[in-house]
Amino acid sequence: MTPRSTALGEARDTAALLMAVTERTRRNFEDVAATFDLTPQQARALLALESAAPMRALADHMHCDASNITGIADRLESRGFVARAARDGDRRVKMLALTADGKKLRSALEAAIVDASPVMTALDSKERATLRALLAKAAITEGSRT
Amino acid sequence: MTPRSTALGEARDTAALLMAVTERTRRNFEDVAATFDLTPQQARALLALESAAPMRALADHMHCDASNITGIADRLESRGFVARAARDGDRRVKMLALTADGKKLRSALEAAIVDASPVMTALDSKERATLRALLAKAAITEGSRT
DNA sequence: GCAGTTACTTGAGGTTGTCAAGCATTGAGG
DNA sequence: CCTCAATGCTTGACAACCTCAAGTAACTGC
Repeated sequence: MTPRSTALGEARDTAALLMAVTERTRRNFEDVAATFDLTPQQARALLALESAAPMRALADHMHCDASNITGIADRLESRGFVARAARDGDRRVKMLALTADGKKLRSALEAAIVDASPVMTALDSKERATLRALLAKAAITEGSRT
Repeated sequence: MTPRSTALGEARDTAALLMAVTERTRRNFEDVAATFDLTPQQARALLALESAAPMRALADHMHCDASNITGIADRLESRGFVARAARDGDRRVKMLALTADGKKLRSALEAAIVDASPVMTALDSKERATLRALLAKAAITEGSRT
């Protein structure tokens, strides 16, 4: 709203814009998740479970305490989207895997998110390519484990 | 991780990348907020209060129920960062305004967020200008009130 | 002045987040 | 083999947020 010509203002404006788009993307995600009667975290978990994974891995991926995953898995399991299974060789580990219903839900969710993304609706193919290059550069830096 | 050459894959990859950067920005925000002993929502509220505003306006800005703001304001007020004040002409309205401490905190918070932003650290000035143009285009579309 | 709306608060109920403690299992060393 | 530390998951306590419904006070329109 108040762009400046100084270098400091430039940096601030870019950051503000990124925050705005981030907010929008986040809200878009929440809205789509709500459409499927999912909380954001439940949706995140579903998306992460494209292939089965130990609960520990999911906790790492979501950057939260393992005890948190117990509850999220409980709620998804009670609705039949996810199942706990043992893993051969280590009886401590519980693998989380999508059920048939869970897989269907996950695909629909993923598609809906892509469709509703502001970037998809506002930018053309060439612009997206440019954006992709910049985002990749910003995304790679340091924080890319998993 | 698995870029494709199809148009559909292209769209999906771009959306995934945007989600990744969004995640990163969000995490960055949470981490910085935690540095100041603030929850993400408390930090958001502080940033929104650059100038005093009625609680209702804050609720609209944060897209949440008004009752939610009561609690957030309570916690910020109990720590001396915010104060409730009456507004002339309408005794229903409570204006939220930053205290001196709150203003100091807000500036420090804002600066820290900009500094730590992945976009600031990974992209140079020219790249940021390109990014800004693309983000602006994505941000403007339809959802720009407030 | 009366009815309806608006601003804020309060309380109930659910999800998420942390931390500390507990249980079972695994793995490494003596 | 046995002990002991580390690991994976669960549970319980507690705080923050979130929504909805209900309540109070104050404004607005008629």
